[in-house]
Amino acid sequence: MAEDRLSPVFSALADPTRRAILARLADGDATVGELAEPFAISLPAISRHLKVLEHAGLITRSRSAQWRTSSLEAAPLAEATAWMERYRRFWDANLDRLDAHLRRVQQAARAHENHEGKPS
Amino acid sequence: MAEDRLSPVFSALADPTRRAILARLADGDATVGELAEPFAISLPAISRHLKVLEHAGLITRSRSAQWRTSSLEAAPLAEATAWMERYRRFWDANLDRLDAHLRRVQQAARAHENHEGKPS
DNA sequence: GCCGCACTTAACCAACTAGCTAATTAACCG
DNA sequence: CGGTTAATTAGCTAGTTGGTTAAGTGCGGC
Repeated sequence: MAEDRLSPVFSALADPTRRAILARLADGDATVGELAEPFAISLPAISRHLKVLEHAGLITRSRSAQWRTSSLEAAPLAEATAWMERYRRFWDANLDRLDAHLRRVQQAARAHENHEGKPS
Repeated sequence: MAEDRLSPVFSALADPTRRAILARLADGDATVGELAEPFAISLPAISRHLKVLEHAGLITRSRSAQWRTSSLEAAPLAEATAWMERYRRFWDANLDRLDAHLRRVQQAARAHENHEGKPS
């Protein structure tokens, strides 16, 4: 699982501070100081959150004089949603009954091919 | 951030084993043993992955005799995608130029209201 | 009633994470 | 050059994660 690009993305999104940073960057690029301002945590902490986001491919960074500006990079989010899309049918109300039906059929098929007395 | 329902979901999805378990459950309910079978890790390890998924609301569990069956629960995935949807415009090719334009405008506005010599 | 199966809990370990303060790098400004 | 500003790196701590093996629980079958 070394070439797994999805895990760092979900892992990055698991932190509320990092999600807030992404939300802020959706309004435009920002420096580390600007990004840190709304939070009650130290600058080094923000700096490392940014490193996590960069490693996940969710931001790119550039320097100009003594300022490092971060830019939102949404491509990994597209991959992440693509993965989740496979489950959309499980929460789409219109397909709920069809879905439940299909799952029951598939389970019956599995239970049939290896009938070991396992529960339905 | 105690009442944050999104973080446990993203955190659960950050592990490839857990994503594989969800993928398996999309084909129908399964017992712990069935879920463990494709992996080279111990049963207790699977058991704890399931606990993480359950805590995130991504599965529900029921017992029947000595078997515990897990069922996929996709509602939290709907919440997670809803959060990501806010960024769809950033990767949708058709909107890329409009988007870049809007961000530039917003940045210009910010730079104007507090002109401290910060970079564009 | 106790044997075995399916699974969980307990106890432990190594690696990682998120936070801190202090020190360092890098660039501009006077 | 020396000081200030912006940010990173270093070194620490505490808590979490993901794995292990060994022991415990709960149920059905002989």
